[in-house]
Amino acid sequence: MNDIEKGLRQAGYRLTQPRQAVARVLTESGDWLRPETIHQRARDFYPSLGLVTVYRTLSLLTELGYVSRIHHEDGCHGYVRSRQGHSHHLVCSRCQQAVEFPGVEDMEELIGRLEQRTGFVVQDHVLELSGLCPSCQPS
Amino acid sequence: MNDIEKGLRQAGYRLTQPRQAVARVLTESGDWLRPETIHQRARDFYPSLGLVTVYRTLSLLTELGYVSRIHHEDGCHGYVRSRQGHSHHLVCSRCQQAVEFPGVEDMEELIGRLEQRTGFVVQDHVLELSGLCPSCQPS
DNA sequence: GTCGTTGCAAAAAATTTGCAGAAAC
DNA sequence: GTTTCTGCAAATTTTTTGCAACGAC
Repeated sequence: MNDIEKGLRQAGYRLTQPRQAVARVLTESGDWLRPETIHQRARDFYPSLGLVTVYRTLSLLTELGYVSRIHHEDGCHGYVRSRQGHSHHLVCSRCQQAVEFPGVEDMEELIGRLEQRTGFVVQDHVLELSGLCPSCQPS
Repeated sequence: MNDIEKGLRQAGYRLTQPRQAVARVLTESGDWLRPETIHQRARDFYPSLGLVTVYRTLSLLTELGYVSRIHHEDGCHGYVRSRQGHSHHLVCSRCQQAVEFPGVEDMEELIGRLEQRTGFVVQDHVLELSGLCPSCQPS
């Protein structure tokens, strides 16, 4: 039983085949994926899977912290397996490969300064880099 | 003639009333706005404005760098006037107020380290903080 | 057996496209 | 007068909802 499956049980959710199929696709892919793609791939493991269930499972897994949404400058409809709770991603703009990385060391300091200056209380942040992965670079 | 209007002319685009109406709404608001809201407000300045034109104008202004897309953890369909070219935003999760701020000082260093470690060439990034603005805090 | 979960069909949102008429320049 | 731009209607695409049947426990 993998991380996601354990997590679902612990949180009191049922460990169903559709959920396992979606979790498996996300776990096995190093790329960020759109709901539609996840649906297509997960049908290899559970052919009668409906797209609606993919959406429901994605929002559940996102809520539980096993999956992150990917926010590209153009297009924010991707999901990727994330393993470090709150984390950030470096994604390839050509091939969808996604690499996870921990926070910027000085983020805390930046947040403190901003809170002081603006009076906001900062609760969350999104940091995402994009570029070209080694295999997609011109040469 | 404001910044956006000048910029449109310089880039060779026509300065039409629909575009001026959209630009004005964005310039006058400190909040991030959804296309639909922009449409409603801009009709005060140009009543026959169509929603389609709002979408077209937003993508034009985004391309020219006068507007940024807002990427919330839940919902990334907002736009806000941005004045510093590539910039970042701190947004209130309750009232939509948005404050612009410059990059993290150590972003360059972080990017350098990541490039070295992963072999990626980083081209772009999205950084967005969210929290509660002074008026939306419980007290 | 119970109750959470699923798939379907259908609805609702969000965004894009084709095109004739309007308006910048 | 030309050429770009606009609004409309319609098409697409993306996501959500209602509900009876199903399956995990």
